Amino acid sequence: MATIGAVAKQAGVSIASVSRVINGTAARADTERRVRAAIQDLGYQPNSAARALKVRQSEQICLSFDDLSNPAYVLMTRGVGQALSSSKYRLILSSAFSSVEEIVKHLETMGRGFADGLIISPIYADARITTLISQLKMPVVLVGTMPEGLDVDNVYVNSAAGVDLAIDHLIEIGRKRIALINGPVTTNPGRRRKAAFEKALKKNKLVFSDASIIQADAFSTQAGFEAVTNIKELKKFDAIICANDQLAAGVMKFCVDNEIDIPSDIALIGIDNIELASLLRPTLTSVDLRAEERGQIAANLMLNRLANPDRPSKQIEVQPRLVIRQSTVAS
Amino acid sequence: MATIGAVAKQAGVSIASVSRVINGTAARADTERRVRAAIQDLGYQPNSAARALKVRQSEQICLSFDDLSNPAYVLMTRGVGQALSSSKYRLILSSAFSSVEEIVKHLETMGRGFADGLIISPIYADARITTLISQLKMPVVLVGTMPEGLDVDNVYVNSAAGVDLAIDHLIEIGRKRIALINGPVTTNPGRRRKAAFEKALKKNKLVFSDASIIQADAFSTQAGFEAVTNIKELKKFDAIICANDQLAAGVMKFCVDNEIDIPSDIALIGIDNIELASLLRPTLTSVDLRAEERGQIAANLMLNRLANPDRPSKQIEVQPRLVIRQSTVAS
DNA sequence: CCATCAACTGTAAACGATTACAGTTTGAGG
DNA sequence: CCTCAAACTGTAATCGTTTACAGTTGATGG
Repeated sequence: MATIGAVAKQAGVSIASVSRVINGTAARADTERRVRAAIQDLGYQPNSAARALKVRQSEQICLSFDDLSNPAYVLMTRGVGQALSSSKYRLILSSAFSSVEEIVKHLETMGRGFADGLIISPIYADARITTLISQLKMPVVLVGTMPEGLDVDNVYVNSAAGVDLAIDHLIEIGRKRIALINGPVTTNPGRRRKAAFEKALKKNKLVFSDASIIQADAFSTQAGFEAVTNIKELKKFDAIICANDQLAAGVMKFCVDNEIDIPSDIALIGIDNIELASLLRPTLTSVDLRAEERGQIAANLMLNRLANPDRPSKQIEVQPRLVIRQSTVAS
Repeated sequence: MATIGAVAKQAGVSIASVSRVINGTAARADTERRVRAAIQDLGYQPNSAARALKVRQSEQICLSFDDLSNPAYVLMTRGVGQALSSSKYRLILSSAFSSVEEIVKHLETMGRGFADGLIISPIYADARITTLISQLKMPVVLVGTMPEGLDVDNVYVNSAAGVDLAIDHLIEIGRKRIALINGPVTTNPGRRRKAAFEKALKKNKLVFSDASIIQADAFSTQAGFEAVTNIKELKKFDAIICANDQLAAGVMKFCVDNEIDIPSDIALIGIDNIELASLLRPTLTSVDLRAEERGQIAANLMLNRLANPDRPSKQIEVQPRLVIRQSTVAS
């Protein structure tokens, strides 16, 4: 591989001049021409490692989350990727973690300087993760609810408002016996949704019992299907909110299999509004949590912070949106 | 940030000794203990850029493809991520390209040495891309059909066999008037599927006319829906194969809207077997192209090549699998 | 034609690691 | 207690850039 030295020799100038041409510092027209010609000739490309070492920047941003099989995170990744594609930064993906251990392991590794910033969306609520994040010497953008005691750039969706939207809609169509099929409460979204659900029921003076919340053990279709094995239990409710669309898809499958009609027997609402929602039969009413937009905002917060390291941290709230479809209002 | 020098000083040894402890070369027990203590003390982490510069390895692998919104590629990414997670390599994602220009731009950038290898799945058939890949000085694993004149590690699915599986199945259930809803023929999968479809029809002595292939302008649900606007045209067929599951979902939506029954009026088969296939109503028969597995294989080919740079290139063929569901055989 | 100053260029010192090579220590065996 | 080899350690060069600083060039105006 050609080095800057080879280019300098070929162009008959010093290394410094080549560097200056590349980085756009002033140079005489003649010098510039010769350097550019030499670069062309040799197919020279500056070595990123050498540059990174010298300027203390990797031009890489790391995106870290739990589960790439969750379409909501894919949307987020797209948003981030898009916002980054017009910048000089490359995107490092750190995903498919199966455990808190692995996240911790990965966070510990961030000190090596291979990334200039970290965008992270921690779904597990674990003190170690919070601590590690707070000790990081680099810009961090957190996507999701900010844990206690952290002060970093943050974009989050007002998920309580999302649950409110869903419940208001259900009340409007005359439903009163509402259940939540929740994901694991070891996760942040799980906790948040549970809390928001309880609060919303109380606010609207609807019955709430322990039975109103059914715990699934993952945020997957399979988990949704398995969460509602008991038909009799299920029929006590006239509406179900699911913690995400995939859970809802599982529930819907169960209902179809058992001839429970949606929406006349039970109205069903999902959360995330991934593409799947519009493809199910009946189509699924869903609370859009704007994952792609959050990804974009997160990336832009990061770019902005990188350009402006000393500004105070920003928290941006994104508003959810209810998309009404056939699973609550038959067409 | 602490450097290796600071550690050396704190431990009272030379820089070289610290380096050796870190990299597992022999050291006296006493030295090792002191160095480790100093590392702990200072929270030292080796700087990746410096290391990369010296050893000429970035410990990063770049995964490049077109469209992260396509679940099949997400599956592939998972496969790659999983295979890489137990290695020392980080994953760089280069996706969401909107155009050949951008891919070219990105490939040209690979000479900077920020990645030790490139796993690429080019869906656009473009000579510039092939040329650039062949000029790359680094290991490349190509996922998908290998273009003429390239000799790199390769994993591909026998997609003709996939189309055969689909057509054999349709013949078995008595269908004879079969159409293909294809994605853009500017893409490799588009071309391949078209060719395989024509060949399979001929082999089975089924009628084939220009009308048998309907071109959608993308591989999306929307495109599928829009590709089949003409009901009368559609009813000429008793079976449809779609170039991927999302197209099939769009077609299914159109059929439901227009009261065309699946499978009795028209049998429908998708390709990819993404999760969506099992969630549609009716559930979708689909040819599983093993995207996740291909991703894993690609990553392992890469790791193997990195460990063993001089071995001859390998081509691995993955066999598709037909998953029969309600869209061809009512339950 | 010279002085002056702006504009450009080159020299050389970093950045933080790895590693060849030579020098030192250690311990076993006589 | 000495010898010798094996095992360890330190010195210093190197990877490919960027950039401060000093030196050079060229243009301009008097």
